[in-house]
Amino acid sequence: MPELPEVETMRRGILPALGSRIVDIQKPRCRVKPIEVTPPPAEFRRRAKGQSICAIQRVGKRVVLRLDSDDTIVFEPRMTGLVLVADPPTLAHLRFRLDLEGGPISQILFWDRRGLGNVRLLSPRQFDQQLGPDKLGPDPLEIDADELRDRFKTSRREVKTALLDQRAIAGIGNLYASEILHRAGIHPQKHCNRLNVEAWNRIHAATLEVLNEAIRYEGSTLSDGTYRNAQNDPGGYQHHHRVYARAGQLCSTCHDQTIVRIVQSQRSTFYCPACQPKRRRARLT
DNA sequence: CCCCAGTCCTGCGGGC
DNA sequence: TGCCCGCAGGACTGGG
Repeated sequence: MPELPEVETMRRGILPALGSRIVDIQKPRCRVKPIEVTPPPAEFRRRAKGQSICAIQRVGKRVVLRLDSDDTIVFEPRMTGLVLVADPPTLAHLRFRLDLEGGPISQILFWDRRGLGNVRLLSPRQFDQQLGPDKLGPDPLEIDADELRDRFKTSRREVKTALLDQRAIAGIGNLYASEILHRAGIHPQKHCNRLNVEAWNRIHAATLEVLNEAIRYEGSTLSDGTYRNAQNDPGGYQHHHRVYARAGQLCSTCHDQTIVRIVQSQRSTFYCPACQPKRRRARLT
């Protein structure tokens, strides 16, 4: 499930396409239901053809290609989407192709097993409407602890659920929310408005540590094997998860308690009851 | 503002 | 061996 580290890895994998020119786009027919591509291929092709890629960015969990025309091409992988320069895992789920010339990469592919993702070509105005600050919060790697706290401190929501709100901050998903709170030593069911400055400082530091470490390992490829980098190679951060999908296993940090799985907002949360106590531990002596 | 349930979609694994 | 069902959780929507 691509979150910030996986999408950032995809972005880095297609950086060699910077400066290349788009010569064509294709929406291959495949046996599964087609994904959303907007606008339809004819208009998409007309507006993209001949354009050079002048920037390759990430906005939350999306990869964004900026074109000379000021239009953008946005890849949104959602659950199972991949942005590839190598051969895709299966041909049946290849959803979109950009043909390039003038650089080392001849094509960028969008592959998506479940097909919940999408590819869009957006005008500057559409970009602001769909990916602007009204829709997406800042990047968690770009803000300081004070801004992080300001964005959540009055919320009565449980902190793990709140971290998934892309309007508050954009890029954290279900996996990294659990990992971040474990690293910060914060119980996932604590309410945001009950956390003090020191707690937010710890969440901020843990966010930087976990996300940057995950980027260094090129993201997490879970047991279903779906996530791949642009070269179709798996990531390595799954070997460093401390809580995610480890229910029943001994906590690798405290070696005292086993990891617990609970459900919040219909999503799995994993935490360690010893490292992430619900109440502040009573002062001893 | 907040929260929940339902929706999209496919492949996989458990149970019978 | 085959079939059904639940599950995974990104983003979005409608209703309370």
